[in-house]
Amino acid sequence: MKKMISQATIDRLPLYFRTLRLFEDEKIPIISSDELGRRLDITPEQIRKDLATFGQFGRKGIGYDVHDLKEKLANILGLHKHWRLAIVGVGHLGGALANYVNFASLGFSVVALLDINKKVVGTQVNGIKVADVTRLNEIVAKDEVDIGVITVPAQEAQGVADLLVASGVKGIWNFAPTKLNVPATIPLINEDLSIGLSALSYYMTQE
Amino acid sequence: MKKMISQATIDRLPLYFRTLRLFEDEKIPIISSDELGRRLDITPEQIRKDLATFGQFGRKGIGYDVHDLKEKLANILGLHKHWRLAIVGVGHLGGALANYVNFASLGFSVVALLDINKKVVGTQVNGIKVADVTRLNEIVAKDEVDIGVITVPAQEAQGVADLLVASGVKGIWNFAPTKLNVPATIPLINEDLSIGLSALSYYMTQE
DNA sequence: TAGATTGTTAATCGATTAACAATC
DNA sequence: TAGATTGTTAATCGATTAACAATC
Repeated sequence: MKKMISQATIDRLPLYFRTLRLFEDEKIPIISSDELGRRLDITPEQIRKDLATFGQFGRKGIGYDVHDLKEKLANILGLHKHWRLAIVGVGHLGGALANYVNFASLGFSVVALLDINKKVVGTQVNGIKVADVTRLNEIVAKDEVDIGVITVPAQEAQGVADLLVASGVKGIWNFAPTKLNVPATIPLINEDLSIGLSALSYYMTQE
Repeated sequence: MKKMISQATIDRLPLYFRTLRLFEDEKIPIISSDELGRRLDITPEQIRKDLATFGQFGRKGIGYDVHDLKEKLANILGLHKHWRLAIVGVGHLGGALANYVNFASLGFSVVALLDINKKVVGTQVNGIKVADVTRLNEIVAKDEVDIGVITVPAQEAQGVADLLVASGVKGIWNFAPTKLNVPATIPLINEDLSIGLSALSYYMTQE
């Protein structure tokens, strides 16, 4: 990471990207920050500021070329690379992610599934055979896994994270509701569903 | 919503709550903001500030009573209520959420499943029969549904959101990767998995 | 040209961090 | 008492919003 760019900005880029895709589908060649902002409920100033972090992508008095900006954002986000995922923990959530189609359109594909449960190991999910978690190292190397997805219970998550780091994955996507310690060199994104649900409960409780 | 409390604070409360539960399991009666912070990688000042938003829960020179603070947080977050969920869209993700055990321990239970697909309607998932989405109103009333969970494709999400609002749910938990418009009186939490995954891709791309 | 819209600088707002008095 | 730790005020930092010159 060279420049320090805010998490908030990074999290908005995928929204811009997604919306530009839709504009492209609608054969709209040019959009302004104003139109884009209206679609996403984000101020045009915010959008211009976010984009300005990475360069000058628009034309004054005109707006942004939809296709061009979309491609630029894809490059910034690394969505042109073909990321390979291994899911550790093939329970309901892990299984659902193995089948999740939205990832493919962003350049991600699930190439390996691992579990500790002997009853699950050997079964097929979405055409992929579930391997024993002890084979993680071997599989990460052989299948050129980039990203480890953690969908095991909280108590086992740190152990799995350690295994993933040792195996050489480049990033970790964690669904276990627990704080993980991984080296600062390995990007880690936490997808803690209980936070959102608790927040919802909070807002429903206040009146 | 009376006082305006930052989203960041609200999102940290579930972390405190969860960690206090673990401390309670470990039979630890008292903790300091320092210990809690070390466990979560959050500064003790931040924790004290967050808690101070809601009252005075600690004892100077001593720390916080684990059980007491846990209960106070549960009350603030509304986790003592028994929230009833209806999941609209019983695909892989919806099905996984229907089976997700972590919710139960937070006071949430899935009471209804709905889908538009005739092949899915009538099947059982985790002991719940999938109903046709046209019966939404009836089911929300009969089963006293509080929260509508949206796990349908993006293009259908706004329509489902409108149906849910009309049916009288008190909150919406949206997994569809799209911006939803709902009345400001209905809390809406977006759980957009593609944002986290794209952010991970971004960080893995920067070196 | 007049109108539209970007990119960027300056102003504001809000959240985090630091400091410390109160007190157990 | 001395040491520990909270609750709260003040200082800092960072993100958003406003303003506007540049320019298509």
